[in-house]
Amino acid sequence: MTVAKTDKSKPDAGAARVPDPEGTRRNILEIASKEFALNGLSGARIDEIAARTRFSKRMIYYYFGDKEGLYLRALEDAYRQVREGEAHLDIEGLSPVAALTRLVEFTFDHHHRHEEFIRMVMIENIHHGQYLKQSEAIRALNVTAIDHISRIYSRGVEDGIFRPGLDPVELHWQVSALCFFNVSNRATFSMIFGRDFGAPAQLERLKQNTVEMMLRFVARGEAPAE
Amino acid sequence: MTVAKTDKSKPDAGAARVPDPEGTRRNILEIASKEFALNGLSGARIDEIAARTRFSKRMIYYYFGDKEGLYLRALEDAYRQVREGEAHLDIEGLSPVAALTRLVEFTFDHHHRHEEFIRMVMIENIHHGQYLKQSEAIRALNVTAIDHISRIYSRGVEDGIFRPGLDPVELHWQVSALCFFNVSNRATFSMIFGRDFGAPAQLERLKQNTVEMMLRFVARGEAPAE
DNA sequence: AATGATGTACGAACTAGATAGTACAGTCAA
DNA sequence: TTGACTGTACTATCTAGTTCGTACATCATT
Repeated sequence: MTVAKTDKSKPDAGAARVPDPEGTRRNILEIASKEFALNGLSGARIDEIAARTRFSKRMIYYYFGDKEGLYLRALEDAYRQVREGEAHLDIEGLSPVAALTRLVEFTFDHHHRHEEFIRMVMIENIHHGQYLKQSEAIRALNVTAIDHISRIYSRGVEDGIFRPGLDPVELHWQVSALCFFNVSNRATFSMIFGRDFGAPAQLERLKQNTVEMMLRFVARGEAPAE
Repeated sequence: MTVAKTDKSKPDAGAARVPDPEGTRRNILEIASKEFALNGLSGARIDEIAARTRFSKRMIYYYFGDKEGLYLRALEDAYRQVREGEAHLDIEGLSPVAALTRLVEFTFDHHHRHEEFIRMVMIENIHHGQYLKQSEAIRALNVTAIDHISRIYSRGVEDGIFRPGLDPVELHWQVSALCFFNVSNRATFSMIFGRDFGAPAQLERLKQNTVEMMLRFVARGEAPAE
């Protein structure tokens, strides 16, 4: 009694006649990414993903092998998208302080705009990074991630404005922590403190705090002591 | 034909004869907490939990209703344990700087020691905090979480050592972010940068960085500008 | 003390439905 | 005709939750 079937006498409302493997893959991957980001690896349902695509479940297995293969591709895609976005950051010609400020603000906003990516990373960490470990592609993508902050910091030290002896990877770690947490733990944090940490004014404060934390951390001079 | 019955002539290898509801609950909850922390809500298997307890699956449903009920209790238990641990922090009599230092170091170590808790919070955030929302118990537990940092900061401002105008909840947010991220994202971060962020020496550096970030952030004076 | 009734604590086996994955029969362009 | 691509209709298995039942303690009644 299959009522709502796609009518095969028609060319399926448009361009289904021309084989378009790449488009098929992309469509599946897009839907799958949302499902995985929302429900996790074990929580996502292949049938649900298939239902939301323009294709049948069969296609998922044809192109991605199995559920874990699909997840891995979704994870890779998330990293790739975000890393590509980061390429648009332009800090050449800025002073070290201005550059670091822009880098932190950008990272904060970028993470905020890419909640799906944050959730994928959370999920992957729940799995102890076991899928990331399989992905040569992701590691290759990320080696350049600290280039920006590394260069900014070096220039700041040369200019005598930043203190020497700090580790760019650790600086990146700190920026990441503050920007990531803002998205990843907003739900529980907001509930516990009865305050919406996603409100624009609050976000702006958190962002400025983050900038200031980093600027103060790299600044010359000693931390306060007794 | 029930072969493997508990032999009623013997006291079942110990103390199974005395009914012990509280012990049963505790045993189930302990195992369940580990399973949920390891695999998430949808990833955890009731059968697996049951197999690891000294009891049958029937008991889980007898005491906890359903899978979500069990998860909720595990979540509450995680928060309770961690909050109880925090009560042991003694900072009375210390100067604001020393007190803040100790608070941050303690928080860093405490999070590090309670990975299971961190994972439960990650998982709960994946679920948008929808179970935490149901738990009056957890919210009641957490209202006192910022008392320490709030008092330290006030004293520091009074002493003229910390700058005024900061929000204790935001300070707590920053400490949490840095300490939480260290545990939650260690897997992916370590892989991407090919460096073990769980190594003792590295942890020590991250901890000192975190202390220094907080001390510099609350210190008097301006952040560096152009 | 013996008997029976009741409630708590627990287990074995089962069920209904969900879910990942597949067999097979195509379609369509070159 | 070939081979890449796609849909339909499955299946095997897994999984949350249930049914039915037992063992034992307590308490009231005789």
